[in-house]
Amino acid sequence: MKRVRSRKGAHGIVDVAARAGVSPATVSRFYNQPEMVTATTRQRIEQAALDLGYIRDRMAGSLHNRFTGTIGLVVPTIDNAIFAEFVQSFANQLRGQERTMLIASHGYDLSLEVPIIRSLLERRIDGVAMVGLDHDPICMSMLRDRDVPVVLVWNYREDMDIPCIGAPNKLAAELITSHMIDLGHRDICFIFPDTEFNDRARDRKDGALQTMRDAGLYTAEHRIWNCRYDVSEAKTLARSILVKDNPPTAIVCGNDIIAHGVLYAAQSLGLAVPEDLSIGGIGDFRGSAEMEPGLTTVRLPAKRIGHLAADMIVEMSLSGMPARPEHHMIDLLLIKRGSTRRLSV
Amino acid sequence: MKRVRSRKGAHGIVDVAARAGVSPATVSRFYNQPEMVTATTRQRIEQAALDLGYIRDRMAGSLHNRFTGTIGLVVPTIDNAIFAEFVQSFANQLRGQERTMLIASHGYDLSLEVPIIRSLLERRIDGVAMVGLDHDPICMSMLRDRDVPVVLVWNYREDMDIPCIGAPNKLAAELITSHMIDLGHRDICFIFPDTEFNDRARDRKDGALQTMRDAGLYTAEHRIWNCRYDVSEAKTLARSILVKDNPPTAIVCGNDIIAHGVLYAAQSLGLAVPEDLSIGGIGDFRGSAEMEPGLTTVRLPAKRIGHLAADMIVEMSLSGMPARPEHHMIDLLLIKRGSTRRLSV
DNA sequence: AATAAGATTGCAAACGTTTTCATTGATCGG
DNA sequence: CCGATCAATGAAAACGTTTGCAATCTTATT
Repeated sequence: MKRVRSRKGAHGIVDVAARAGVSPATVSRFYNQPEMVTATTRQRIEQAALDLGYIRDRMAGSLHNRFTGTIGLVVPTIDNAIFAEFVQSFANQLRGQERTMLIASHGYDLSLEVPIIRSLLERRIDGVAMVGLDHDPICMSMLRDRDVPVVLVWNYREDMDIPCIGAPNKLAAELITSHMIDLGHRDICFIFPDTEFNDRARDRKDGALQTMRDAGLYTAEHRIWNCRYDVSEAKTLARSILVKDNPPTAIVCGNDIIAHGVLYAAQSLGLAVPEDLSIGGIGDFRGSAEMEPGLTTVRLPAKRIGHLAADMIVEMSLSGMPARPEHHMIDLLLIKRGSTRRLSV
Repeated sequence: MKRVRSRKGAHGIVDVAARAGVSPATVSRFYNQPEMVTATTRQRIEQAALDLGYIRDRMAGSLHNRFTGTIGLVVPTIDNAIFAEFVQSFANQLRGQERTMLIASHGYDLSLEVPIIRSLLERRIDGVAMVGLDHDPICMSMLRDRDVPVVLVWNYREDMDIPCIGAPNKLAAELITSHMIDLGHRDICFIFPDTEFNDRARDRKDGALQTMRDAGLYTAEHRIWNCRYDVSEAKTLARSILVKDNPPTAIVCGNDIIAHGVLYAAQSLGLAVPEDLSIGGIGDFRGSAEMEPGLTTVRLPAKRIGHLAADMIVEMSLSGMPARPEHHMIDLLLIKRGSTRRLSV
């Protein structure tokens, strides 16, 4: 295979050094420890770099010092409101620290995580943030072997041996479920994403059903449904639930996307929300506040998670993986809006 | 600054070579041109790599052959439904070709494009896809100087000197606008994003207003509004428009996000859609089909754009920037749903 | 069986930085 | 004014891979 791409006008550090009349070492220092070089030489180098349109090769540099300035991010999906805010704030925060983000998604197919992590590792990431607590042990050992810092986001568990930043998803489900119970609802339907490869959904589902049991309420099998992160699928499913005899008086959804679908389903059937049906979500995504009626949901501060995660992973890339992981528990907030109301007797 | 990260158990190509009893060169070929090495050595190398948990360093390799296997993607925002499907399909398609995606967003602040491109260039991307046709000339010349292939996505213009893949946004606005006119609407309101740094929005706005003029219709100043990509802002704005005397009978929105906000605004005011107000969007985002009523909009096949763009940029990274750019015009489709209807006289 | 042609492999020189160590030049106290 | 100290710079050896070229080993041909 012939090499096609030429380097054309691309100059290297030695060209800059020559033009500035200094050694390459000094130019390197100019970029990495500017305070080590005199103001006057600094100026000369700056000018030379400008003249030549020099752009440093961080990858060549990483060869020596092991830092690429690139952070990996593994999310289940980017095609969906769920992680959008998080990804954006993570990326913004990284940009402020001269880092960029190598992002990959697996669409909830955890078997893809191994090749994904491998591919990130091949690119010599300085660290990686991953959504969720459960991951293939092979991934984790590949990362550990190479001393690549990891932070887990979105979910929270006290006793993790890896730093995690997120909210206890179980609690999120408890909040919305007990809100429904407080409003007098007894016949509550639950629609959650598949829990097999999704610890967030699992924790939420557990939390919801646990809350029901704790309140002495029985949840029938036919009141528990699976549904992907998809408005359309949720709408279809909810319609099928709502047209049956004895529909539930409330539906608790594993996330706002599903809740949106449920709301549309109710509207399409001519049901009034919240008069005929209360709907609760989890997440407080874009749009949940603005819909009519507004969606009652549990806010999971995605921006804050992204922000904190970026800071922490950068910090760890510099100082190494801490012996004792430092977690961040993010507060959850029940947001009451128009989609829920006291059950009229 | 002390070096903190160790390499620990990370082996290199020479370790693998030693263990397999071959030269490093052969191991390198094993990865890059497997057909050049005998089946038996291939096997030995594979085993050795496995035993050692070897992960190649693509960045070190790129130093020599100029390929990092990393493609840049610059989008205005990822925090929003607009580009979500596109980004996802772009990433998926890249993964299928052993590439990963370095993504960056500027939040419609085009002055950020220069540092962004610079930062991507520092990481030695093999190519870059950028949303929109208009870009800072400095960006473009940095890319050209380094022979980094570029494709422009989302918008389409015949006479670009850089390959572009997208749909003529002017046409998109024409489609939805003339649909409204066909339905008998005369008093149409337009809500578009700010057009200063956004060629897509500009083309759409131009197309919409042009269509009005072509139909011999006058569009008053107070029927044209600016609005960010934000459901909340759109809802607030639409409410203020709709509570005035003589509200328009139809609203054409620059994108579906705004249209969602408008629909919610109408619902919150007790207006019936489409009886009292017709609403049209552009984009056919997630959820537009499911809302009640479904949103009449123009489908812009985001997935297809992402798919094609990924293929094209990989292709160009191998064969170089073509002398004569090859464009892809993506077909637009007017999707009629419940949010529009014939104006009742 | 000898030789040519072709297929595999190895050697060693890049690739563009960073960093250690040594050197130079400057500053300062006595 | 001298040596000591310190700050700024330079020389050169890495970093982990790829690849042109040469050497070796097969296989096919006569």
